[in-house]
Amino acid sequence: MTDFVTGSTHSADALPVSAVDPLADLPGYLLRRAANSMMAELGTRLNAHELRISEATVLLLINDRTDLTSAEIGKLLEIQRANMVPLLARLETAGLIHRVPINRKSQAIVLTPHGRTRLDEVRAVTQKFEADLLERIPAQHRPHLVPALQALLG
Amino acid sequence: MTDFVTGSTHSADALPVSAVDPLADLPGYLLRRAANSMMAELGTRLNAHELRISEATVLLLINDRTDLTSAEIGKLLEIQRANMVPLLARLETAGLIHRVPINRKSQAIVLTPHGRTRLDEVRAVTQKFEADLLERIPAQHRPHLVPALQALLG
DNA sequence: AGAGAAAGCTATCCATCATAGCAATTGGAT
DNA sequence: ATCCAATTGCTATGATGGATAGCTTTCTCT
Repeated sequence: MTDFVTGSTHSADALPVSAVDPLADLPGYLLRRAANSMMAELGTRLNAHELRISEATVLLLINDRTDLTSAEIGKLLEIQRANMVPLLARLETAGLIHRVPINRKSQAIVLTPHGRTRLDEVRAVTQKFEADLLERIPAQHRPHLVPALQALLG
Repeated sequence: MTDFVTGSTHSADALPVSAVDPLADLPGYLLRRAANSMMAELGTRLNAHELRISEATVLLLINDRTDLTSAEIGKLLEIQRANMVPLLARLETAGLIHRVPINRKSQAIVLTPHGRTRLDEVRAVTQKFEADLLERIPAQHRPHLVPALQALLG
């Protein structure tokens, strides 16, 4: 598994990764490339709905909940508190979320009716995306991807 | 509720993903999270050798080759031509690569002796990293990860 | 009541990635 | 042999994501 024999010096036109790139066997490298590629694709699809991936993710996370604060969302999605600010500001400006005071310190982030409608769009996009993604993986490997990735996050 | 209220920004213990996060079943989402997590780890390890991931990747790609141009490396690693400039500049300043004219337009990027030495370090780091990564994946899923990721890049 | 933690925010900074444009050179087709 | 399109390497510039430090207000715990 640690033998990358390349030797092939093709005129680099298109990029049949595994064919030319001696790094194409390294799981870490593959992980990055695959994630980049997939996220670019998802980003493009969500762009058609004027949403960034992070924004769509927040909508999906909130869903029906009316108890999530900015800090909690950040913890769940691994987004710094400071970086939640512009993110939520955009969603609020777009009228997708609003803030409901919990006490004088905290506020719950809740979907507006419009936000809920848009969430349905997001759901359609992401479900299609996930389905397309899985479809690209040969059937015998498919059921192993999610558990493997989950193990990496533990 | 909320048991993990650690003040730490992003420590190890963070989140039992699948427990709380309703997104934890989505392959695309997992892919991004896993890649981010892994790349952060690799970045830290390479940092100890004063290299970025992209720089280390370039070293690994060049290896023995003496025919690769900046544009070709960029194509293989999916890095824009424009972004290769500062990357190679750093490697050159660090004395790890040098440029060998091919003609009046193109130049081959070649490792210096020092660059080759550093590449050995990089290889040690990445092999350890890849091994650690694979080890975290349960044995029955392990052999499926690389083929699955490769399929995503096709 | 007081101390410490947490929430929300501002202000920066850094790294990655993308785009446009430019001058020089190359290579292919006529 | 010449001309034109493509390529190379580069500059300059944004957009984005992510990280840190610090501040004020408020909550919570003892």
